[in-house]
Amino acid sequence: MATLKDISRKLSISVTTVSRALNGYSDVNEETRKRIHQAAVELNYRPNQFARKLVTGRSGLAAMVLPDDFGITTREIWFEILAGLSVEFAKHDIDFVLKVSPTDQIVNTYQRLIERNAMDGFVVIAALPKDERVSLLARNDVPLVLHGRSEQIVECPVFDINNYELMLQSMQHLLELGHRRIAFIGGPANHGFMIDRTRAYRAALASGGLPFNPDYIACGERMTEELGMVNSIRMCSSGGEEPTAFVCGNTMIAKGIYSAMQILGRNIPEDVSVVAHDDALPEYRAVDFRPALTVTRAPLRDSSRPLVDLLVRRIRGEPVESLTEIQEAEFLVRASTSSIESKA
Amino acid sequence: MATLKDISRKLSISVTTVSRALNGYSDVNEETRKRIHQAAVELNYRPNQFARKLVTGRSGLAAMVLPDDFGITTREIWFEILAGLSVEFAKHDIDFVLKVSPTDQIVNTYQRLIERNAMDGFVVIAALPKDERVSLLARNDVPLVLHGRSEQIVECPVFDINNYELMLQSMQHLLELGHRRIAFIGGPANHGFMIDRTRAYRAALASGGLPFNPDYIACGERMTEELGMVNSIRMCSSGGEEPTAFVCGNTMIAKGIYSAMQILGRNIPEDVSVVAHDDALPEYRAVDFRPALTVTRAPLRDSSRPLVDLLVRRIRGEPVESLTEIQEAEFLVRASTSSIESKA
DNA sequence: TTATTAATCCGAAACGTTTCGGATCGCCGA
DNA sequence: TCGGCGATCCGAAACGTTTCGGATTAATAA
Repeated sequence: MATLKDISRKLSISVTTVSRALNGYSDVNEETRKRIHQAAVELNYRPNQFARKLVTGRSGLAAMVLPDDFGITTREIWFEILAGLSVEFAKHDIDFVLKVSPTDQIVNTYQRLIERNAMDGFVVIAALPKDERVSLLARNDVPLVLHGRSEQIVECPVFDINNYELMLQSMQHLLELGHRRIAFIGGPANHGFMIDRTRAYRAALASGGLPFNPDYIACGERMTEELGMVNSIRMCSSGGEEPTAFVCGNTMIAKGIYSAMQILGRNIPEDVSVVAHDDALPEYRAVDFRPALTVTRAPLRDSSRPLVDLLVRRIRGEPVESLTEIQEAEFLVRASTSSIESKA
Repeated sequence: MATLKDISRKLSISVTTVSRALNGYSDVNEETRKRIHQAAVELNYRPNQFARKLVTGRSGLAAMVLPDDFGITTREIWFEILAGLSVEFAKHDIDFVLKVSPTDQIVNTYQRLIERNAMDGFVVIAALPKDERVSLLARNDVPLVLHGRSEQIVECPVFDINNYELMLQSMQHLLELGHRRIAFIGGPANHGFMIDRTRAYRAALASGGLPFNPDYIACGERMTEELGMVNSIRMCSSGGEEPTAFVCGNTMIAKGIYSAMQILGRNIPEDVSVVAHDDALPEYRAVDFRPALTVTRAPLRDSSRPLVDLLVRRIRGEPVESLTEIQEAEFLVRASTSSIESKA
């Protein structure tokens, strides 16, 4: 592997000048710059990243650690996130390293990575209220960006969608349509986004003068079709007061509800209205639902850019206070919701 | 960040000895080693990877570049591969970096990565007969491991499953059961594994004294349920001689055929037999098919270890000739295949 | 007593960059 | 003639390790 010194020797020019020529400094003659470039090509010169990193300080590496059982979500979704991050990091000349770890070893994995001290920063997805990963990184003063707000008082950049607001929107929509028995089928109860959505759900009920009925809310570790199917069937066959509308944590849950309603012989939206939050995965396109699904929409892909930007700015040393970004969801009314009157 | 020099100063011990103590060399007194370790802890010392890498040469980084449209396969499968690789590389203390690139920019992305010279090696999946990525890497003398044999005469380690043999097994099984009109619904025609399987398909037909009927073979860029469904329906409603058995490139295709047969009112295995190759993705478990699916089986997860091992050995400088590994598939007869007699 | 050896330790070079602080030289205006 | 300036170039230090080739000391063997 050719080095600066090789070029320097070959041309009888100092290493300094070679370096400066190759890095485009202005204090080198155009003629010599040409010769240097030519020699660089001839010798197949490639700068040694590590020598460079040694003097400039940063590694140009950022990482994400994820559980080998996929945690709260599916392979597709993880892949969507990974792909987005990789692309965005590349724009900043940062290599994105992926660590997959047994779920019960996650914290150890972080620990080792921190010790090895080779990453400029981390992105942490799906914050828990008290997140051990976050406190570990923060304690060691390693830059991280958090997807999802955490209750911890921790100094780190945060990106999130406005979970409270989007739930409020869905609820207000349903309330305005006259629904009074609205169920919520969400995700894992301990996660930040579920806490926010549940708060908004209850606040909306209260503002509509409606009681909170614990039978109308369902949580589950995995936000899958099955979750939607099982719980909506349960709620609709309890014999008592059945919900006239469902709010779903994502479109897969909604898909499960669609299947359930078909089995039960209920029509959407005549008998039940369905609203969901839409992460905009190509596999579950809300517009392709029959009837097309009313959603709050915040594409997962759109979160990569802000996440990476925030982390990069943190790494560059910007004050953390300025590094919070909350994205609003779109609200798209389609055919899966209708006025309660149409039922009467 | 504390350095060796800091510890050295604090203890009035040379940098050399500090380094050797921390790295477990035997020529340092137990007592001083203790003091050094203690000081290291107190100062929160972490070795600088880049300084280390600078002198030892290698980066401890390996990469994979994949197309943002997922190429021949799905998000789940890519994730499965990624996760496996990440875990296996970690065992060798190598960080796995993921690059996602627009499909038409793949070669450029490789080019840039090679120039940057920061990766110890690459893993290249789904080899084409003439693969530009492979020749580019090989030309630049960058270690790579190939998944799937390539027709190129290129000096690089290769891991593959024995595609020829597994197709032969499926075919022999069907021939022994008396099938004479056997269709093959596979994947992208230009890929190495399809070429091998097609060769075996034709060889098996020939050995059974059967003609090759081009109507009985279907290729497709994406090996999805849809591919299986569309093609099996087409083949079974051409009016002429319908196939009595299908060999599928993977279990998703088989799933599509199952649906198609249901639609057409055909029974498996009474009317048609189905065999597939099974990559053993948790989402499409062949044992859960009704009837359970007869397969050749070679779990995708099992390919990570050999791939990584081969690459690591290549990086270490082992001669390439010794670095080829061909894995045989299991053959599991289940309920989706039966003798042609039972039909008569 | 002297040579040998084992146990410890260390100086200095090397890895390949970047960068600070000049040095050199020709030319121009005064 | 001279100070100054712009255009070019360069020496040397620094980044934080690892490692080669000894040096020192005390104990042991001859």
